[in-house]
This record gives sequence, structure tokens and C-alpha cells, in this order.
Amino acid sequence: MTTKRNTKQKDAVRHALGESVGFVSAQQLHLILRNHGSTIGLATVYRALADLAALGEADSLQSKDGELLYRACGTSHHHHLICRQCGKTVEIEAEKVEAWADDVAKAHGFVRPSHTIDIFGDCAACK
Amino acid sequence: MTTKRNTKQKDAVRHALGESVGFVSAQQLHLILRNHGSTIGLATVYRALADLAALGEADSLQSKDGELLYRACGTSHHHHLICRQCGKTVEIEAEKVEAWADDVAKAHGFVRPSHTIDIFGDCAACK
DNA sequence: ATTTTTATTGGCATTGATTATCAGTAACGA
DNA sequence: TCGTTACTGATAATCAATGCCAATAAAAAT
Repeated sequence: MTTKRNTKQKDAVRHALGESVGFVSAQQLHLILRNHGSTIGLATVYRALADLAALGEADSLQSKDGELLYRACGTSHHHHLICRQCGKTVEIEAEKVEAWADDVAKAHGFVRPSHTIDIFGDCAACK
Repeated sequence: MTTKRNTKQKDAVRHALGESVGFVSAQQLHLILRNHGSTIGLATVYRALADLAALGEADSLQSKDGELLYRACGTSHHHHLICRQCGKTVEIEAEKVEAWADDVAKAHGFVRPSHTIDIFGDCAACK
């Protein structure tokens, strides 16, 4: 079988993602890494982020204009409350809603349910 | 002030969107209209869809690969249960969850709350 | 430690959706 | 009917994301 390898590039992306506050795009991360002296390629950043997302080390959401944004996170499933202005994010626990989503899916004969829930607003500092 | 005009192109898009089942992309709608003899331009389809979405006559969601999909709808707020395979969609009413989302936002000092909730799964026919 | 294997990299070309531009057209009010 | 100007359609431009491929460097094998 194909074995995953640990590379310094993947570590660099992991680290840069951890340093960043809020959500970052692959393009932004690429710039940040370059500005810090790395010679990492753009495609590699995309690949690393996709891997991290698959491993549950990062989660992603689509911005208004369709851009994919990433953010480091723990492995537990959660959702986000996001400020429209400054991008400040709060992780939300929502067991009841999780259960509700699964029930709705099941009630309509859907299997392997998943969902996306994001709440937006203007935070106290920005309004 | 600038006044909106009613054009046969906008009507054509509105009509084609109503005929379509499930979500359609702007590109698909453009093809459909051309295949029916229309000479409407692609940019015009995009503009018309953006207008319809702003008016609440259509709602939109992002597909997995970042494509914007549109669908005719009533003006009432609702969410979707979507089949990953065939794209079949069911409109979901979720008053409890609506209230929950607003409460969460308020509890964190966020104002003007809005949210996106979408449930995915494999429908009975596709599994 | 050295060699072999092959997953991964990085630069570049390409894709594909969406948006900008702009001259020509047509909707609507006077 | 006429004039204003929002709207249209064709094309070019933008931009995130992916495909391609020779070169590189992790692991495994020796």
C-alpha cells in the first residue's frame, strides 16, 4: 500500500496554519511562508492543506466569493460563529443540532449524513 | 435613482430556473437557454441570477468544487437536504435550529445574525 | 552506511468559473 | 415618438485550483 511520508514542507504548512489567527486561504499561507524564507511551491501548499483537512487537523469553509479558507483545529467535530467584519471566529458545540441533522437525513431515507453549519454576524467590537 | 427594468432575458432566466429540477449552475442554465433557441449571453445569465438571488426569488449554495448553484424558491427562509450523488434536494424547515443559531450569536455578542445550514447524504435511490 | 524505490516537490501550463470592459440595443418615462 | 440610460452580448481578463513532469528526498532494502 502507499505510505504517507513526513516532509518539512508539510510541517511548515502545519506550523504556519497554527500561527495564523482565524481562517487563511492557501494563497495567503503560501505568501506567508515565502516571506519567511521558504521556497515552498503553491501546489504543495494546496496538497498539504487538503491532507491536513482529511486528517481532521484543519477545517475549511468557503468564503463569500468561493475561496476555500483553512484553520487549524482539534479533531472534535464543531462549527463556527464568524464575524463578517474582522473574521473573528468562535468554535461552537452543538450536539442537539448534530442529532437533529442526522434525524432529518434519516427521516428522508438518506444515509451517511454530514452537514455544514456556520453562523455569521457582526461581533461586539465591529458593530 | 436607478430603476430596474424588466427585460425578456431576465424573464427567460427566471422561467428556465423555474423549469429546472434541483440546483443548476449559471453555465448549465446558459446552455439550456441556448439549446432552446435563445441567444442570451453568459454574462447576462450571471447578472440575472445574481438579481434573482438578491430579490429572494432564488437561493444559492456552493457545490463541493466551489461552483455556485441556483434554484428557484419561495421567499420563506429554509434549508436543504441534498443527495451527494444525484443532487436531489429536499427543503427543510428548522424553526428550532433557526432560534438556536440566533441565540448562539446573541450569547457571544454578535448582532445581525445569519447562517448557512446544509445537510448532505446519499438518498435512498443512490445508495 | 549505501543503494533502491517511489512518494513528494516545485515550477509552469492549464482548466474552468466568474467578472470587467465596452460599443450597441432596447426599456421606460416624458 | 424621442431621449436617456440601464441592459445586453461578445470577448478579454482575472484568479483560485489542478494537472503534468522531471528532479528531489523520505523510507525501506541491502
